[in-house]
Amino acid sequence: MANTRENLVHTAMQLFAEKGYHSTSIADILTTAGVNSGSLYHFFPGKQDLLVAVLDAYLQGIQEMLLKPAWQGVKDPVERVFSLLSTYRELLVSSDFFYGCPIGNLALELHEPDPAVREKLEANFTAWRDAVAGCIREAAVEKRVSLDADALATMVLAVMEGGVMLSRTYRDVSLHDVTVVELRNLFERAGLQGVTR
Amino acid sequence: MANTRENLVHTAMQLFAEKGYHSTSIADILTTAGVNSGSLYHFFPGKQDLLVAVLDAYLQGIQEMLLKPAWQGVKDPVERVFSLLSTYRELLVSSDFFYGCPIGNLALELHEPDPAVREKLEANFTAWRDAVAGCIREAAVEKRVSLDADALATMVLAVMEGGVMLSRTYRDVSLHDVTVVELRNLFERAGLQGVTR
DNA sequence: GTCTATACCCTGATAGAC
DNA sequence: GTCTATCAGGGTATAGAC
Repeated sequence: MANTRENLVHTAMQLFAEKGYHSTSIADILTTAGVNSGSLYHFFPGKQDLLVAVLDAYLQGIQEMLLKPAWQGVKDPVERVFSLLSTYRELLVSSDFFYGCPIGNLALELHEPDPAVREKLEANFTAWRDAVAGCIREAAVEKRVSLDADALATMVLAVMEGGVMLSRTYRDVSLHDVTVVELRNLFERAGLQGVTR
Repeated sequence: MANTRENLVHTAMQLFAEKGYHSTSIADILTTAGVNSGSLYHFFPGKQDLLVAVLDAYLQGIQEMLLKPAWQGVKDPVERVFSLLSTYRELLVSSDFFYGCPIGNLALELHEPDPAVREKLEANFTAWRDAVAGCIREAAVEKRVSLDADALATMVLAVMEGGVMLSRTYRDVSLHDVTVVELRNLFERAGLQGVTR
């Protein structure tokens, strides 16, 4: 592997998403990445520092890894929001409810995260909310309505996280779908989409 | 302690809520409960069976431990829903964002729960949704509106879980509050409460 | 049902040659 | 930067007397 550090971060990102932070051992990461213990501890003081690097990779990659694919071919700002939600739906279904939101998983697994970790979790949520708020603001201008875009974007994230949690637990995508329908109702009430949609 | 089994379940309930499942060791539980290893393994084959018993205790106690206190002195069915949400708000604030929803925490910490565990998580969510759906149905009759009470109750749970996740991560109750305001908007749109509230 | 002692494994992390 | 070997501690679970 050309870049050992990137290899470790990428491998840990995958394993943390699959099994969670505590259930992923250093040995797991080392064997999966094909890297030796000494190399990992050359780059990272400890496991938690690797976690911070993983959360930073999510943050740096939100545009290319998440938003760009989700918004491919979608121009309407409101539909971009719902296209983002569809990405999580697709992830749930195609993985047979194995994958959910990796950030949300970590946010609830780590009950008292170190400040560095908590700040990276927060930064990821903020980047997501800001992206959605941007869509909402754009739509509000188009539709000539006045609203609190940040508040609605926070609601979108909360609904996504809650809906994914429920669908994963029930192993049934309909719970996610129900929350999206209710969210559409909320967008309609805000004047962001037509009643006939 | 009169009842060792109950003592263990109660202690584990507390510790799982505080630290999560993986971060709570058997030794933690034993010393906190003041019980010896042999006693625990007399009642439970292993740690996971204790978890199932904990989830069952939540399920059995939802009326007395959660709903009854939350609905104390609240008659209006719509306000009962929001009073339930206030309970979680109070928990967040009074614990300085240490406690959230114990069921939601476990649902996301355990990525591939054993069927017995997953079913108990699901049962807890279902009991919660059913309680809220009951309120919504009652309100719908009063207000003479037609709606899908189960769908709206699912939305309420998703919003609560997502809102609690965000407020805990940001250590800021305003994110939870924002989602509750948006939920009120949704209830208003459904004809369940007046526009002036 | 409860007690003590302990087996046995896996954990994160380190040492030091290369 | 990478390698092998290994440590010290904590993890779940068990054994067997009482």
